[in-house]
Amino acid sequence: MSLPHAILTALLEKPSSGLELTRRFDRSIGYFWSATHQQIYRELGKLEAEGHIRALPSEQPARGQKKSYEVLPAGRAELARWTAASQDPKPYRETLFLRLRAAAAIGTEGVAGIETDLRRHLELHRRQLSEYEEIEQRDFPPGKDSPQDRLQHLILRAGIDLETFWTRWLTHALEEFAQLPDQSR
Amino acid sequence: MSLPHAILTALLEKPSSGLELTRRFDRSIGYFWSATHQQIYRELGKLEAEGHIRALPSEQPARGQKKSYEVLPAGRAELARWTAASQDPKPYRETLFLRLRAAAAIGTEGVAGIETDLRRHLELHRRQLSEYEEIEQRDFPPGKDSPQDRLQHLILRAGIDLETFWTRWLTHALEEFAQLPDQSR
DNA sequence: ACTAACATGTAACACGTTACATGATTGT
DNA sequence: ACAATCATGTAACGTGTTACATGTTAGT
Repeated sequence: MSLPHAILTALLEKPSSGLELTRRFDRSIGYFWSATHQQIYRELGKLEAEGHIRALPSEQPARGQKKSYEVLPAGRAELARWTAASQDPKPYRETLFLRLRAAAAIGTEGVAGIETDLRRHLELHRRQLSEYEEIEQRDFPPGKDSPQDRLQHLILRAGIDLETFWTRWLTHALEEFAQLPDQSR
Repeated sequence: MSLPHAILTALLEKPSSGLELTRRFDRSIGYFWSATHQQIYRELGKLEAEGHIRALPSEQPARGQKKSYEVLPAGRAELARWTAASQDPKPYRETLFLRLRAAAAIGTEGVAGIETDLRRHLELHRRQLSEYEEIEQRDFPPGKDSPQDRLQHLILRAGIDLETFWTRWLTHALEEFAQLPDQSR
């Protein structure tokens, strides 16, 4: 039950239409919570029905017409409740590790195919890492340290550290692959 | 579409019944791909219908009777195909980061509630980290380095590095919280 | 008039979660 | 006989994914 709260957070930061939300979920919010426009429209309907948000009155509601939403007090209260509630970490699911284990179980033929994709993932994570580092330089110069800035920076640091982990681990994995006997590749 | 391949991998390593699989998904495989017994039984039914696995003939099929499965050649081929296929990283979803951003958007009241849960998560990740480190000492002494061992060790290293990231980042986050002005807590 | 981009949606399906149901085996 | 545990399943629901449908606005 996190998507509605992600949307409430986004709308609290700035009232938006469905498509504007979709764009924001492709950028900043999407770095740690992704969502497609189909999910967003479905959830906007639910949140409005529950009285957590409302459409800004100015615009007429019709297909193809932009419709912006804002958070109501009930929505803000629900978000505060959810944020403070104790939650267990979600069970972890990572396809790459699974594929490595499958490769080990299959043996020779299994190991051969996966190396190319490891290189591709390494490249993707390197790009994500430099994107985060650019954001850090641009948006968090030394001295910007209101409580809001500190929290946002904390989240960005997590992204940077995670991408650093991936680039290091994938590099290490490829080195290990290079050392495997030839009949396993 | 990863759960069927996780089950194929587990059965390839060792033919098992549904409950045995459930137990294994609570331990080693579950460290990077979790699944409940309901998911496993549903998927075993599908895999059998597709001809990827079969029940070991010895035992009679009845409710409450143990039923073990083994991988058929078609299943092994499908697993090899899937392992070698190029796959994009899954969109990332991390509740903790979302909650921090929500706290920042809400302001004072939002920040107050989350600190306790950060401490709890830090404790959980510390425990997971020492569990992984024990496994490394027990199962991967120096000198054990067949291709299979190397791949398994690689996966374990990823787990150790990820838990190390979490303990470091959560510790840093709590230090930042301690520096926030009092009215934000 | 046509096309592309914008904007909002529907439908069908796959996957994951939670609660519950049922029979078999073992210990007391 | 009873309870606990083992073992396999069903049902309902929520969330995420993919494909498609429909109207609007702006440019040529």
